[in-house]
Order: sequence, then structure tokens, then C-alpha cells
Amino acid sequence: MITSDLLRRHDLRSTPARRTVVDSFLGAKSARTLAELDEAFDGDRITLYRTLKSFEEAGLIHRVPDAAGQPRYALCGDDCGPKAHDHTHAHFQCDDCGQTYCLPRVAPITQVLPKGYRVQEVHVTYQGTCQVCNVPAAL
Amino acid sequence: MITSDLLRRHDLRSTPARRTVVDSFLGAKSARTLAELDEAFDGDRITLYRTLKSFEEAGLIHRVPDAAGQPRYALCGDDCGPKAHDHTHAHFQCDDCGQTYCLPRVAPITQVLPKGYRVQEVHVTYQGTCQVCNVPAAL
DNA sequence: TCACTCCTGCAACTCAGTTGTAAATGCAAC
DNA sequence: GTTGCATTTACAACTGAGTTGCAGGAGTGA
Repeated sequence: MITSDLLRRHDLRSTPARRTVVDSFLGAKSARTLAELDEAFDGDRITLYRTLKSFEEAGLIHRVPDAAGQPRYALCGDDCGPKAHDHTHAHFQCDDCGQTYCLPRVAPITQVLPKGYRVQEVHVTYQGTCQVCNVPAAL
Repeated sequence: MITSDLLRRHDLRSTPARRTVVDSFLGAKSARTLAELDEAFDGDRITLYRTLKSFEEAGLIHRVPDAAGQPRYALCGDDCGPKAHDHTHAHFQCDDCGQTYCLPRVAPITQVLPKGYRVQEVHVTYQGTCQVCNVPAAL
């Protein structure tokens, strides 16, 4: 079973609650808010918080900064684990459907910085209309 | 008086509470968290919330998205007002001192986006070491 | 099957932020 | 300088997000 494997690969026990959360991520192509995850999760609110924390520590998911400051969560790539995270990709937030998508990696754009600044990470978030909502109604 | 003028230019009444908040912004070159503002503010917590909300609506300050999702506030440029905001500049968050600075405008980097996405705004946040903390100890 | 470790759910709590309201204050008109 | 009105401030009370402690239950390896 894919879900259980995914959990075990990150040294996480396979429990019903955790499988529900992972399935919720696998079933959605965009980053999930806590409210969205809570809706698909019939267990305790505290369990969800702890589950997400465990997932984050294990490198299974990562937190996506929302334009409004609201936290969102998305599945990590295969390269991520408890010791190394690679989240230099950009995020796209759609004003129409409200979804947040992970985009391919951004090219470094550090040259615009004034002298003296040393950059470790770059977070880029686009706001606009996504592929799905941008399709003309005629189609 | 500069502080009062700044308030009146944005159609805001000049009150002691507001002058304190504006002075706190003028005295700091980096974006302020609510906690930092609250420390410099001896009035009511609720007054601070409402003051910041008024300032934001009047285009005097803008909200800066922190890497951790914590809201920060910074003074707007002269171009900003209640009707138009121009916040296409980037922000730099220092891992050493924890400060967040507004940087010059970023060049558009929309070409990395897959087809079908229409971009309205780009939020760029750098994380690393700022000018001040990056100075070698020998200096 | 058993024992141990980790997970889950419950209760209780803290803290950030909001709403309603009455009193105080700023500011413009006279 | 005084007055009146609109706005601002402070207080009380509330809501909701997130955390902590703990006991019981479930997963996993021997």
C-alpha cells in the first residue's frame, strides 16, 4: 500500500489517522490549509496538529507561507527527509480558487540585493490566476 | 512636527497613541512585529490593533509576510495611499538578528512559470544574514 | 503472544485577535 | 475661547487557534 510505504519510508508508524492525512495530501494537487485537512479528518483536532508536526519533522510535508499569513501544508519531494529539506521552489496562490500550488524551482535572483547581504534561502510566492481558473469559459 | 504631518497627510487624526506608533516605525529601519510595537506602546493592546488597522487602510503602513508566518509591519513609501499601494519590493529576513528589511523593487521573474498561469503580484522574501550582522568582527 | 514504545483523545489551558460600548479626545465651525 | 460632533481610546467579554499533560489504546518487533 502506497500510503503506508510513504509513512514507513519516513520512519513514521502507519496508523489510521496518519493514513487519512497522507491520503488527503495525495488526493489534492495543491497545498492544504489546516481547515481543509481538518474537514477530511474525523479524529481529534489535537491529533491533527501533532500528526502534521511529526510529518514536518520527518520531512514528509513542508509548510507553505500563504500570502495572508495563514499556514498551508504540502507534500515534500522525494529528496526530503528528517535531515535535509529542499524547498527552494516557488509557490503560486490563485486569487480565484484560493488554492496554493508548488512550482518548479526558481532561478537564483540574488543579484538585485544591495552589497553586504548574504542569502541562504529565497521564498517566492506568486499571486494571480492559476492554470485551471485561467481557462476561457468557451473550452 | 513630522509625525503629525505624516498622519494628517493620510487623513488620520494626530493622537498620542498614533504618534507613539509612528515614532516607533520611524525609529526602526526594519519591519516591526506586533510584540515589538506593543513593547514601545503603553496604551491598550486593542488600541494598537485598531491603530495598525487604520494605518494599513490609510496606506501609511503595509504588512510584511514573515518566513514563519508571523505578521510584521513597515512604513509604506511616499507613493502609497488609501487608494493605491505599491509593494512589489522584496523583503530580507536576517537569521542572526531576526529583523526584516524592505529591499528595492525586484525585477519580474515570471518567465519560470508553467504556461497558463497569470501573475498579478510577486512576493519575494530572502533569508540569510543582513548587512549589519554580516560585518566581520574585526571591523 | 507479549512487552514496549509511540499515538490518540480528552480536559484544561494560554494567547492572539475581535466585538460592543461608554468615556475621552481631536478638530473644525462659530 | 467655546461648543458640538465624529473619531479614538480603554475596558470587559468573547472566540478560535494552538499547546501541554496525562491516561488509555494501538502498532511493531522480538
